[in-house]
Amino acid sequence: MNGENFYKCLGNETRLRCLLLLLVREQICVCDLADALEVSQPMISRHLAQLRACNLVSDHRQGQWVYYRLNAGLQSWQRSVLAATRDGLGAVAPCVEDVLRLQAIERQKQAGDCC
Amino acid sequence: MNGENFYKCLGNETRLRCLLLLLVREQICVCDLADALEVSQPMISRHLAQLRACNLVSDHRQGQWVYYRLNAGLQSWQRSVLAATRDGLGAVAPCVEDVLRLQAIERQKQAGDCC
DNA sequence: GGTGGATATATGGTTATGCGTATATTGATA
DNA sequence: TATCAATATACGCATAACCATATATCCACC
Repeated sequence: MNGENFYKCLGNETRLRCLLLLLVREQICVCDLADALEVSQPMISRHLAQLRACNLVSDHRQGQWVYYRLNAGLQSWQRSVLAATRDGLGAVAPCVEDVLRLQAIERQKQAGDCC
Repeated sequence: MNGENFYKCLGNETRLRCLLLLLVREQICVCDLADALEVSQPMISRHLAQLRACNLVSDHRQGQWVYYRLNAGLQSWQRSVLAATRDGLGAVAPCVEDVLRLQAIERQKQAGDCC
């Protein structure tokens, strides 16, 4: 993985927000990502495919859901870049809203489970 | 400056190599950058213009040469990203070659001065 | 095996990016 | 002011990126 492709991945708002969310949560399923970022299902899927092709994320199926997480094999300098980005952008829109929506989605799911 | 545009700038090999060279040298003039990266003058100029438009670099004229340097007002997280990139990529091609060519160019200039 | 929810991919059109070539601009100097 | 070296920009083209829509796949469950 060269730097150019790595940064091409980060150079799109949807993908960047996606990665920043994955810094906050161990793993997130596709539908939650789509809802949290407020983008369509095909759109998030396509961007996730690109992140996967560049080895930035890995996926695994669990029932009918596919969960994505940051690739465990990320190079350390790449992790540093993501961490620095979170430090710089994590506290501003739209990242804050993304996390809030994700939390709301998770709460909603938990509530659904017990009824 | 949002993250997306920042990373769009880094997502091009010429611009990325340019920035990494500017981490090594305080300032570099356009012709030295073009020679060190082995790209044409219009090409380096266009990419420098983009980096300038995104406030990643600043320029100042000195005689007939225009020198570029990293923008002193870069946000700290952006500097961290560049430093991490240098740590990760600085020791591999084409970055090593870029620095070697730059050093050769500088030597050549010095030699020219004294004759 | 059929159905439905979750996810992935294919298709087509629009916009953005990148590049080579030609040309313009700028400042130093004769 | 004519000229030259350094730099910037304009233009045309090829390709890549992005998106919306439609469709396919995959799996759980009946």
